[in-house]
Amino acid sequence: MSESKIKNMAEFASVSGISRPTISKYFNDPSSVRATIRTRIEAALEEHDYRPNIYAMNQNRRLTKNIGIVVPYLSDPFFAEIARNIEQRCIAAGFWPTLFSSHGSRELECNILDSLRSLKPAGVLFAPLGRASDRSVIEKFCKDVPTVLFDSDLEGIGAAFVGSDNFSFVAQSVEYLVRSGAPPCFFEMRTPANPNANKRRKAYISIMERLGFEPDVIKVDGEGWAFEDIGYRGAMRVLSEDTLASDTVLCSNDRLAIGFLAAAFEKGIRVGREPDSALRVAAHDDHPFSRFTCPSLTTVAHDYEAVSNRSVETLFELIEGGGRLTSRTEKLFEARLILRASA
Amino acid sequence: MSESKIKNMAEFASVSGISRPTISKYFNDPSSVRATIRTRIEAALEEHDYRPNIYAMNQNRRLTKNIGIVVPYLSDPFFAEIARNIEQRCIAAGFWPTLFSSHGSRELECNILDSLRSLKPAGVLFAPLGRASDRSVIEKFCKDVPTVLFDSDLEGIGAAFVGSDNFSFVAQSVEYLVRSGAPPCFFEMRTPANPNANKRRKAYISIMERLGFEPDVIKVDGEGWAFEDIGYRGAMRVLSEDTLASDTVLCSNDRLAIGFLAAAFEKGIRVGREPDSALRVAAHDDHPFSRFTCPSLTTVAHDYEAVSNRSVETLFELIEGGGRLTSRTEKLFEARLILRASA
DNA sequence: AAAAAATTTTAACGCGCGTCAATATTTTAT
DNA sequence: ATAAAATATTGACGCGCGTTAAAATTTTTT
Repeated sequence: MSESKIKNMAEFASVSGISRPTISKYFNDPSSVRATIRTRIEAALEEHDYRPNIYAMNQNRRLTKNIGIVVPYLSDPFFAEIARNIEQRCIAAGFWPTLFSSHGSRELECNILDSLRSLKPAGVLFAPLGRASDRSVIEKFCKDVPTVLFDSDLEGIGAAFVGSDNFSFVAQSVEYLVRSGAPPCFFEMRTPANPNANKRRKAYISIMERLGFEPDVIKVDGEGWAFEDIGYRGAMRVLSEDTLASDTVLCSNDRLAIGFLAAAFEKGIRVGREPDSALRVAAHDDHPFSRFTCPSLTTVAHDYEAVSNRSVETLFELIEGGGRLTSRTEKLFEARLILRASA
Repeated sequence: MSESKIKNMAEFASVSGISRPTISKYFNDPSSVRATIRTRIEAALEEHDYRPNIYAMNQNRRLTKNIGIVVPYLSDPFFAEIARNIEQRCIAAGFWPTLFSSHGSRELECNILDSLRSLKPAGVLFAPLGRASDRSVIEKFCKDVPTVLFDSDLEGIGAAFVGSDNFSFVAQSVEYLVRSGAPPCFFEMRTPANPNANKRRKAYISIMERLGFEPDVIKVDGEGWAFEDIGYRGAMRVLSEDTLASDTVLCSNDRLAIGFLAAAFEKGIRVGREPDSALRVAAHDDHPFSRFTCPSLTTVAHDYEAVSNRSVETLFELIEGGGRLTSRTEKLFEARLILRASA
């Protein structure tokens, strides 16, 4: 590699013997120049280690190659995993993804959208906070920036939604619990942050009724995103007061169940599907840690791959369509039951 | 707010009645203009909703207001938490942080540094992969970009290092275990990804010797960042073969311990500090989930706050010092014993 | 081999803002 | 009130690249 540092495109054009507009064209889309030219450019690139100034590049372009990824809570490994997946697909497609976390805060979520605007992204993949989101701010944002919502839906907002079918989660868990033992009660937060929680509760009630059982929803107090702690405290209370009407507990999500299991353990209550167990516990999400709970958690898994894959594909279609799709689509993926030891 | 969209600084200057260079100065540092001017600008800003084009801003500036944050593995909530902390401090100081995760991959880590270069960041906060890192690439990067390493040190690289004192972790755990029961064996990965693991092993050995006990290091197989699984498998083997020489196990980190505890539970081995327990288990890091293991995990906590705080402060000093500090500093924070139920 | 089509080159402008020098104005000190 | 210091304005250039129109070249078709 040559030692002389090349400081701009004109200089690189002259050392490579190709005109600047063609070089510019190449960097926008390498396949848009003739093969012979392309190989010459790439040879020169090997030699001279030049890279365009991204700020100058993006200044005039109406649309950048940036993609914003926004998740509500990155300290939750579930979102970290899905973000990783999405990120890599974007990179593979030649985009420049940037990851943001709202950290559970409405204000931060708004700030992020604000920053995102200045980034002039080609598109945004956005998992909103849910109940805490500022609908009007997000609605406005989605009008200006091509946005695909994922994980949790805000009805009517964004060009498309991709997520998991909450009904399918609950159908599988409830049906399994019923046929392998007894109908479950449903353990959840009183005021869940996420709209999926509401859909799961409704699904629980309707499935129980369809099967001819009385739904039994247990709501525990707690705000924010410290779900394990909320589950733990709620379970400690319920288990201390011995108010559980059922020996089968279906938690709205795995993180609550992690707390629930910790409480049960502390109380010396055996959880599992063996005959000598006092309680069965199941949940939804297949959180990365739910393999390592004690006992390991029976749960229902998202199709991570499918959700992230489809989200990204939908965004790409949206981008290629100039920011518009014919109509707002909602794609829900089926969930998959994961049998482990807890139920 | 006025409806007319302002499209550049000149236009905003004219509607606000202030000259463009002064507006420019304001955006670079609001405190650099006179108070009267500042309030007039801010009033106009309320009215007209103008924001400078960040690409044009950064194009000519030698140094941007960007700060890169690089962590080795974002799906580990430990890093997610510390990243969140650092991120917010940077924002508070008027910088624009961007978060990257190497996802445990050497190649990705190199790519990130590459991307970071084009961002022309004012500084970078970098937690390297460790053993898997490409030292020469990182060394080169740190020569060009003001960088503070945190969490895991690469000796001699970067302007400074901020982390936790591994010796202090192990001193506290070993001394506690000894005085409350028996000297522990040390449970770790055979080829740990992270240099902290090596320091912890060495600390364990030296502390045990100082106390007059025979060190006993148990190395389990496994590569990568799936520590819980590695701990689980390793523990299953050790517990099945019944080769533990000690009834007290000190895991190198909490994530291994999470796997270890899952294995012990599955084996029906009681863990805890009660007399009827067969095993005591402790570890290091105070991982966000270690409160919810069964039993809850006795561990030694990082001073999160101090580490992230000092990392950021050091980077700011570095930036203000024009990218150079008088000498490479290494700051290690003491750890804090957290007594829970497992030991 | 000539004509038609596709691509590249040349030349030049614009983008939005940083920055600078000279000048004008405001603030602070005397 | 006046002088000195600090700050703002005017006017202008440059940054690196996107983009365009017209001319030149290469490739493909016939």
